[in-house]
Amino acid sequence: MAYKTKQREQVLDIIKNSNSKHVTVESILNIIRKDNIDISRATLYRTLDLLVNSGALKKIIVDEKNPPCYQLCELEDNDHFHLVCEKCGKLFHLDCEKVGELVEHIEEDHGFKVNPSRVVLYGTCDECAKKNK
Amino acid sequence: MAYKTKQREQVLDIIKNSNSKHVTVESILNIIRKDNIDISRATLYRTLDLLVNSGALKKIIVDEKNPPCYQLCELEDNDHFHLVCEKCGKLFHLDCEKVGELVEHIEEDHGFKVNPSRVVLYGTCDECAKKNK
DNA sequence: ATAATTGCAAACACTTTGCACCTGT
DNA sequence: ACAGGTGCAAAGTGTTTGCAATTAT
Repeated sequence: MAYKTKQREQVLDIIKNSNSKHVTVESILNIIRKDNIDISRATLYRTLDLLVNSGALKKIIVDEKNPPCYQLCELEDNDHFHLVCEKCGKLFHLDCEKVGELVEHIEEDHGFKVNPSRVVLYGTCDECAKKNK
Repeated sequence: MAYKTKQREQVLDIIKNSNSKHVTVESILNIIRKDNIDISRATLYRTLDLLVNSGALKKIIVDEKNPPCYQLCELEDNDHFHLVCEKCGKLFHLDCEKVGELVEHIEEDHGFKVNPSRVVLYGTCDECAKKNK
């Protein structure tokens, strides 16, 4: 039901080839224009949504003044959350059985089915915490 | 240099008297209209900025689809977290000690200090889950 | 054949701003 | 008197949407 299109492949390629932590809609559009790729703004937005919902991409909301960034997450087991450092922007994987337990608990006792692949916990990583004192 | 005005007092009052966890620009405007208070949208935005910058208020960015919530800083209500339904976009709040436990565990055992006010768990709410089958 | 995807431009939601008028000090 | 605040309507920003044309299956 989901077709494989030139545009979708190219968007993923662009993100994969960018080693920046701050891939934004604008930065992708810049590459699109520079390389004469044929993808409209609307398609880009739609594709990013798709990738985020499929768990291939993480949408990182830095703060509401700055547009969101997108980061690749190699898709794998679903039972892990991501951590993003608010200071340095780095993305970490949290492999922890407690995540699964919490997800289960919330589903059973609070009637809400958490989708771990979309969850991003923001905070401060070790390194940045050390730096700042 | 900052004048004390009727409008600023009233905005603070409204927020103080609201026991909701999700005070938003819209919810404040509703009260303003209901009580026939004389504050314009522009002033409300300006006042909220002021209160946030002065440290009286905390702006909570749940996600970019939902407008931000405002919380009095003195309340220190760090013990509730947010759930956002991916289907309907609705925002729920979750009072659950297990989330706090996870946050603590992540700090102690994974060396990452989660910012509790930014914990947002995405998934599917009860209502949407029922609808889709 | 037909279901999904695309580009375009228009619509959107939320927020900010310029300016003339008003208010607090 | 004058720095600061207000309301209005207009502009801004980033994103979404309706629709006819196009493309993947």
